[in-house]
Amino acid sequence: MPDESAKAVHLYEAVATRLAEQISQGRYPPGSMLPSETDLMNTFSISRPTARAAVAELRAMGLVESQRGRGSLVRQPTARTDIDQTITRRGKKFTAYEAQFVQAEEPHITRTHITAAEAELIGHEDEAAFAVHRLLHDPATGLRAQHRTLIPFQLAAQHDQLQEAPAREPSEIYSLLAAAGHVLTWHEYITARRSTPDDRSVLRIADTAWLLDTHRVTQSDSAGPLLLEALTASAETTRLTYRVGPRQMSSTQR
Amino acid sequence: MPDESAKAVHLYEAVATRLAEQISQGRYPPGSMLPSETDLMNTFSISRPTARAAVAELRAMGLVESQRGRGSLVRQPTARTDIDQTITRRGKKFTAYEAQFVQAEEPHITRTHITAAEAELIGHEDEAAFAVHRLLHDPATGLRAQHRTLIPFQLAAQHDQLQEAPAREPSEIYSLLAAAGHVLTWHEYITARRSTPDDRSVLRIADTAWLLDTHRVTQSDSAGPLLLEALTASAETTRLTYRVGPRQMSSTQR
DNA sequence: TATCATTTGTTCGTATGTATC
DNA sequence: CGATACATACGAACAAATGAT
Repeated sequence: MPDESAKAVHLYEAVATRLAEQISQGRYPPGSMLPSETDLMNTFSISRPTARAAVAELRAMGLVESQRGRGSLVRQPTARTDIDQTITRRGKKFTAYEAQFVQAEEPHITRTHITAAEAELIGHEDEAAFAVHRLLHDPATGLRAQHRTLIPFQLAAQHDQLQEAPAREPSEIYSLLAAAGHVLTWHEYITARRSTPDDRSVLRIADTAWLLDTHRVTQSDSAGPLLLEALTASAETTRLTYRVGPRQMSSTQR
Repeated sequence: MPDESAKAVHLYEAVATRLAEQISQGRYPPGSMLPSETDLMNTFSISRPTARAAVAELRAMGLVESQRGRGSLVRQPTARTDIDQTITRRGKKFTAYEAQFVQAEEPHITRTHITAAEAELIGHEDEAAFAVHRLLHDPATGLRAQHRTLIPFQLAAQHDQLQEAPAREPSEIYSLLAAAGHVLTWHEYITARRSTPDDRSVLRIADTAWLLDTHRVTQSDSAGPLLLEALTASAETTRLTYRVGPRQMSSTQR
């Protein structure tokens, strides 16, 4: 059995790259089953642990997913879903990304305190706030995303409508704040991180999955940071899109 | 030995979560060594493969990194470096993110054809283009990033300075295009993906690392998409930041 | 419904290779 | 050179989930 392609130093790597090639060449098309570990033992003349290590490598590469009692399934190449993060204003009405999602459940409101990491973003320290949790769902693609709005009590106290019903969509809060005379801009912070077990159960994603985290701070020209939003979605299936123009700065500004 | 904390169904998971707790509680501080696999075998009364599986779990969680012949090192919590993606304009001069980096090497120019994925972003199909590769380095934090500018021949042909010297910084190209009468806006596309071996050698990151990918399309109000940039950096150590305002739309626009 | 073969998951034991100190 | 420690590899057994008989 010529091994011209698999020039790895380790046996399990050689087997893994060989299988990866065969997958990309269409021998094992997406949706089909990889040979069982017993089959791999025979065809490659390797032991069971080595066959397992090779399949584990394919899992880490995101090429297959294994199911106990069934076998290892060759995955479809992941299609990405766009989340349009552009904030649009038409007259006094704002539009944000929630438009493309349906809410899988009613928003869940809790009273919390701002964490140190959140305080670094929003400026305020050790402050009480409303936290509005939303589970967003795109029925067309199956994408799930978690959204959290953090409304400091101090801000809610200045706006009767927020105080009475904090579980409003962000775009509605923007409109409300603009109507109260604030000139709004936003700061966006984008990171990726390993998922936690909590994330995985809520978003229904695999064990090794990574997440894209977006934090959005609503800023008022006159009053500074007002509001914090956090949006979390699977990194493998999401693409964030922005449409931006240049920020104008006068020559006298530093 | 009471196991009140480790309530996992599998032995190696129980050991892994127990060790993870001890790490977070400071018993194994960052920079110190985890007990050897032989030690773990004795203290937890487990076999070698189980000890290995537990340590592998800690690696997957990003808590330790193993070095052959030495042991498993407890990692420092990763500090993130901000990449400010805001595009600023002052008079006729533009500023982009390159400001915070030094170029580790001279830009590398090649002639290529636009791929299908790139064509989807920039609109043009099967077109020849300059590709300018840059390796960016932030000496303060050690962050490395890969930057690629794709300049279609068609665009370069219309601007003598681009034709003669395509390896200009993006902000310089923006200024050049603005001076030629284009009104510029940008579309940003942000994704995360598993790293390839190539990425890992260029960016000097670990095997399991993920990457943040940013694609930026420079748009002219009159001429459509002009330019494509791609920026790639380690997902674990990077935070992208944007400062954005609302996009104004007239009520008559759809 | 119940049983059985198949397949992956977990765990044990053991041996050898290789990098570090 | 030798001791230590992780990496790889083999063999074996049982558990648990799946799907078909």
